Amino acid sequence: MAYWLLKTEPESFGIEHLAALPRRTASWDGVRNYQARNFLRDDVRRGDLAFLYHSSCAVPGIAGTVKVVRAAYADASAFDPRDPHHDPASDPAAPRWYTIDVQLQRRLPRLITLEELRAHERGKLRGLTLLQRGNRLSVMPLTSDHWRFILSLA
DNA sequence: GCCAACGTTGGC
DNA sequence: GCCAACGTTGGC
Repeated sequence: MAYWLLKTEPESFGIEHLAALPRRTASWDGVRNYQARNFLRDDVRRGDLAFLYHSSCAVPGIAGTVKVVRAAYADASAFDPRDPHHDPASDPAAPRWYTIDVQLQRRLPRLITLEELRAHERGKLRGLTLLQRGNRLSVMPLTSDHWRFILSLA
């Protein structure tokens, strides 16, 4: 099993939104970055676990964990001209973008803030992609050691 | 294939 | 709102 971190902006779609959905499950669509797409399409497996990270907000941090309940399939939002993530270059016969389904597994008892993660940047969380300079990836892998350590902070 | 210009991300 | 960092685009 692999571990991931998924970024989302809580003002548009955060853990509260996910928790309110039927079966607490959502399609993780709208990813429009090739490196993130490659992770989704090629490496994320059903059964993998991921942190749900809140970005672009007052206090960025990890809010909970989700389980991958469906592996990659074509991201239909790219085909919809009215969708903000519409991409006319994505052909339904050869989709450019992919999505996965995730189910909320656990809301952490408190937000593990970016500031707190940074406190371990040179220690237990050395090498964590999220903390690397200029990192903008919205889907990134993390090691099982990092996964367990971050959970131990909660 | 180079690289300047531009758009986006995301912490602060 | 600012701005550093990064990815993408497109002229050449």
